[in-house]
Amino acid sequence: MPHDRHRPVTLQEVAAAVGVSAKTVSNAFSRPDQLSAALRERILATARRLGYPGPNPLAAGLRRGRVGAIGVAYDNGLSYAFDDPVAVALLAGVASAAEPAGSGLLLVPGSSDPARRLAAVSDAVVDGLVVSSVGDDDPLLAAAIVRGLPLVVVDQPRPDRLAALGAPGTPWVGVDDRAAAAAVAGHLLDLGHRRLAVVSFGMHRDPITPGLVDERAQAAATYAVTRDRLAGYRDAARRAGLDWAGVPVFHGGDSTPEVGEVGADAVLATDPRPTALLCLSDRLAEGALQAAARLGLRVPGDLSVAGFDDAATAPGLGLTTVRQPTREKGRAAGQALLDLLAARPAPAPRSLPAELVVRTSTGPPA
Amino acid sequence: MPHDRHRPVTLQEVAAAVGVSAKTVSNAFSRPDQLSAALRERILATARRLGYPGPNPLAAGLRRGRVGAIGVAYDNGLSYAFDDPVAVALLAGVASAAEPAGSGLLLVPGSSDPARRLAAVSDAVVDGLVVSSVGDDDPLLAAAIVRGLPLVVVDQPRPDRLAALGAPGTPWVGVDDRAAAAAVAGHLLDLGHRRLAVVSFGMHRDPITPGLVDERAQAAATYAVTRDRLAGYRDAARRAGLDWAGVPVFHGGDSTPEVGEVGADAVLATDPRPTALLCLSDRLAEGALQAAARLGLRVPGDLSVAGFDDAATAPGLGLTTVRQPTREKGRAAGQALLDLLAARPAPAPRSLPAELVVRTSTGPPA
DNA sequence: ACCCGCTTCTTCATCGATGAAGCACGCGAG
DNA sequence: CTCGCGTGCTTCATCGATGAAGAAGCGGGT
Repeated sequence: MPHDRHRPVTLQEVAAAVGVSAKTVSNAFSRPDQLSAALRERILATARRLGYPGPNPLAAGLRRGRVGAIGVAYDNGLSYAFDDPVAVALLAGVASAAEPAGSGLLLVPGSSDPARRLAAVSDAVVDGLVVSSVGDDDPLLAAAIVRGLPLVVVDQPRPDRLAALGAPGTPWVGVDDRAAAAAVAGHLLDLGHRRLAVVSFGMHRDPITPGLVDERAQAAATYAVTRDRLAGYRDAARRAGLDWAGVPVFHGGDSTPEVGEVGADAVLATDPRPTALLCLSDRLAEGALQAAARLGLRVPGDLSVAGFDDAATAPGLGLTTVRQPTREKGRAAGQALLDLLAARPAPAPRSLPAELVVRTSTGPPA
Repeated sequence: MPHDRHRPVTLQEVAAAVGVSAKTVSNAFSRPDQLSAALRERILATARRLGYPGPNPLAAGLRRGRVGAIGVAYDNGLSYAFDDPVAVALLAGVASAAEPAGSGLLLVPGSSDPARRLAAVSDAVVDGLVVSSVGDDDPLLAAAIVRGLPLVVVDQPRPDRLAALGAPGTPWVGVDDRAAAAAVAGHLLDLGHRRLAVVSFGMHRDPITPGLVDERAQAAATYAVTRDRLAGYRDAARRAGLDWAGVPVFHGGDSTPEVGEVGADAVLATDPRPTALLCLSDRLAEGALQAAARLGLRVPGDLSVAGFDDAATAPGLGLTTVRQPTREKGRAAGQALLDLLAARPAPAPRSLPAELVVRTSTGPPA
């Protein structure tokens, strides 16, 4: 009797050892009500003795068509996601929906190699997917759509774009970025600022050379979030009678303090110097505050700085910003996916409320 | 030709449509070098036309014996994990190892129902497991062990306990909690403190009534981390000639600021009032600082407070603490697991370095 | 003319379980 | 005595792919 040292014991082998059918062993583990308590005990004892690890979840999943996990794919991959508190909050929200349902959360790995990035989505062993914040033309989303699994999209692309991609009716959760952005910009304009500047994160997935971008480029952003926030700022500016073309808009790569600092430097070097900075995220704003400090500009005396998100760090920085219910967004997305999986009616795309939070980083211009 | 609206197209069907064998279609997707480019194109085109979602990763995983994901099971479940910055840092570390390897990260859901909590481990569709910080007798670990998958343990149980559980040689990553705890305590004693008190998180998985605990109870903790940190404090106290029995040790449930605040209140109510608080985590210390502020005690003038972990919040709080390389711990654990999966030599259990970080929350007693 | 080796595709068995349906038995009701 | 039904277990087919081994065609070396 050759003994493979490492091949795990199978259900069949337990069945043979006990002298019952495989199905009965299966039932002993998965449907205790289907056999007598005595036999079940005998089976479990034998299973223990043989070192049977329990029904292989992979095989069971194949047969059942369910694996008890939902996937989350994030534009920038895991390393970045864990560095950004807002991304973490979103994950926390999804988890808070998945956990009570007994569902695992599979974080889909990213990659700098486009093919591997897509393969990770194609190969994810999950019952459904949450795709968070990808560009309008990102093949990642296409890869998620072809899988034909229940799908929920967070933030971007927008519902109209999802329909165009052949996935109409896909549940979507986000906020009205344009209106929210207009609200912060309006706040600064109301304070009397007339020389605004913007520090933005990426407009496209592909790496770019950071720098100032004109209105045409702004409107061409494939990141709908970027596009809409910029549009919101512009709406407010126009409403206040400002010439948007005169507002310097810097755009860099990721949403990090480093990019924010570089961006602030860039726009503060324009003449006349802006009196207020609109940053597309709190992390960018954090960098902008550092730049201001380094340049010896007092905030808000010499320079007002506003962010976006209301990240956990914002209160500590005294940052004026827009609160998005990030965690709730994740929860809603996770719940929507679970609803789809349970064949419950899928919720319609919905924007969660965002609200202006005024703190100490903004004030009237000097 | 009946048309199941929702059953996905299978590889067999694509094969039939093209007029080739199933294996060839499989190769078209997974091993492009195994067939002519022309045929491959034809197959992919047909697949697209039929709406074939690509090889079912579940079925492929079953056949290959690999699913491309590693699992992480955490003592307290996901919701708690995402609330604790230290737990998030650990996850970030694991992710930073998994991602470059193209491996997904499955977060195993927790549950208040013990059976479901274990089932989540048994049913996790993964190639290997990281079990983080569970009690010495936690059946969760037993469930992980019986699965027979490559396994790595973080923090606790300790390697000797793992051997006793029938899993000797299991890679383990953690820090020398006892020595590290002795270092912080020694720091306070060196400053001249003679009236110490301790605020601890749980000693067992089961919920307890918070309160002061004696030395016997301390040594009986099934959380090795708790046990060893307390032992480390005691080592230092004894070395300084202090009677450990006279040191009030509060222990509550989770590692949260709320518990820390309650704990600080409790030990500060003892007479004579302690001049220094040793907290088993920075989150507990955060609560202790709040309690101190509420009681009108100046830190460190009236009360010194020390934490453990060096969480991201610690610098901002000016908290004296012990730095554990949490992220690196996660990375090492993830890497060890990937090594096991690749049949590379598994690293021996190792303690990563921890070091005392003195900030402004500690000073000489009044 | 023959053998070799490469490319390209096929055949066969198998990964490890579970749903659906079926059979045998015992028991209570009519 | 017989029918009906619930309990307890089995049989059969199937979930959707891939590894190993093999066969056909083809060009090149001798």
